[in-house]
Amino acid sequence: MVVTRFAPSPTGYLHIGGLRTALFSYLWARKNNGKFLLRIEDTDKKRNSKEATEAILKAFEWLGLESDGEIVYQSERDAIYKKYIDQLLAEGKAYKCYMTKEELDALREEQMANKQRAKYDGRYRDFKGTPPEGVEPVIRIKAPLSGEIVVHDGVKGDVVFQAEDILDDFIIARSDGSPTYNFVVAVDDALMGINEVIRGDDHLSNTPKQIVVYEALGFDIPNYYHVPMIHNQQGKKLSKRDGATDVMAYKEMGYLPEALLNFLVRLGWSHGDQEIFSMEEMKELFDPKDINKSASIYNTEKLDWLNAHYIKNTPNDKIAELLTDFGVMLSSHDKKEILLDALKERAKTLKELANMVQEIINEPKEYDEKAMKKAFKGDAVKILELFANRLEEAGELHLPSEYHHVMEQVIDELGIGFGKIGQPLRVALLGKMGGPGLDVVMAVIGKDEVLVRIAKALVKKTAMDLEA
RNA sequence: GGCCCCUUCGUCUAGCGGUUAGGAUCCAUGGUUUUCAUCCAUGUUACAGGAGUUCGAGUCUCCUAGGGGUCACCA
Repeated sequence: MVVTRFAPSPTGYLHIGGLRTALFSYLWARKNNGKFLLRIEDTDKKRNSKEATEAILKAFEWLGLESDGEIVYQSERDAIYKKYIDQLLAEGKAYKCYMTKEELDALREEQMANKQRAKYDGRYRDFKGTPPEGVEPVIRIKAPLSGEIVVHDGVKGDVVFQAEDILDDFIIARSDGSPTYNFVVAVDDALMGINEVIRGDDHLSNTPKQIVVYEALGFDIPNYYHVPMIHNQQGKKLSKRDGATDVMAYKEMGYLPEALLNFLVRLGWSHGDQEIFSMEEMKELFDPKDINKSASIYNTEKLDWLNAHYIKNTPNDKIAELLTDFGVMLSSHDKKEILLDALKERAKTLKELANMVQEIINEPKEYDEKAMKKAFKGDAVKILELFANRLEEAGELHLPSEYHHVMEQVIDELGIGFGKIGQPLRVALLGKMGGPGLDVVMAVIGKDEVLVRIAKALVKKTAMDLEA
């Protein structure tokens, strides 16, 4: 069975890069009817917070990424780590090192001065004497100091490291007894049964260390897939300072989960020329062998396009429900269907859509001057007055087609083109040029409101003429 | 600096030795529309450079350049 995981450290919100690796891991588990586990790496008490953990969980919930089984918290697993550290100590695969931090720093400085690689010198590796007084030791693992370590990576291929270049007896437990990252990751992944590790390629150079731990403990090494970074516009690793990397910020900006997920799945992964993927398709088609090797630059142009696509294809009831987050209450509006059918084709985000709804439902706060001047040339006033009359005579009107009919009536009567009535009417109703079909607008706001808005616009027109 | 990874249109990418180097987005133009948007059509733009291997190289090898990542008692 395929078991994958996402293992964030809760130092802040869930960001785009983390979400993408989480998505990849999730999809791969689902495709194989496996498990997708969540582990919170909260061993650094100074930097972690409960709020951050909750923020990550909330983002997962918004996006519909469900993890399997209990969430594992590293902070609750000290006893487990201690057991394995003691085991390594007992087997002579790890040892206590009494070098102080100061001594270590001094060694490092000396090595740097000699242009050597900073590397622990192994002075306590085979230490048999009496340990110095008053020094709490760290625990170091005996790492191979020569030979090759090969990471078999499903994305990058076999990556060969020379032990002497990159390894030393690295610390697996600090002087206060707490275990370090590369140790706990390996232990937890092994104990949780994770056999497919999909993570950012910034971890590629940690992998040999984790393999050392696996081997010391006799665990099976998982398959690795190191996915390339997402870069910012400057070409550097995307970080929290880059802005708009908080996943939940996309919810507030009016993006749909489907769009964000579709956008992210295509960043660094592809399936031929296909651009649109439903969640079902992603689960069916995702395969880490199709992950590309090179980093991609974060650019949301395509996200807008995808979001517009998904808005168009979301049922109106659902859209109406989502719009409540943006201050628009449409659920009981009797012309909801007509309005949303017309508007959802034109919005890139729910936020934009909400604004468009407001601009129709509420009468214009102001009239665009240029539009007024342009639209009210010639006989516009007379045309509008006639239209208002015909509208009043028309009796009950409901459908856009019925309003359209009245407009046609006026056109025929006066022998004019559609534009002659359309332009001034548009400005009268909406205060500007642009926007959805006027028949739709009128059907949504109703006849009385149409007449009110025409009257107001005519007053405004008169006022403008007086000023001029 | 050591080690590791990467390099196809501005951006996301297809390509897996033989293609007029494809798609998407963006941008531009045209059509549709009373307007704007949608939609449709058309167009501009790419194999980092250099050597090899081969009848033939974006695809394989090497070198160079550029970019990135990583080197903690952080994760």
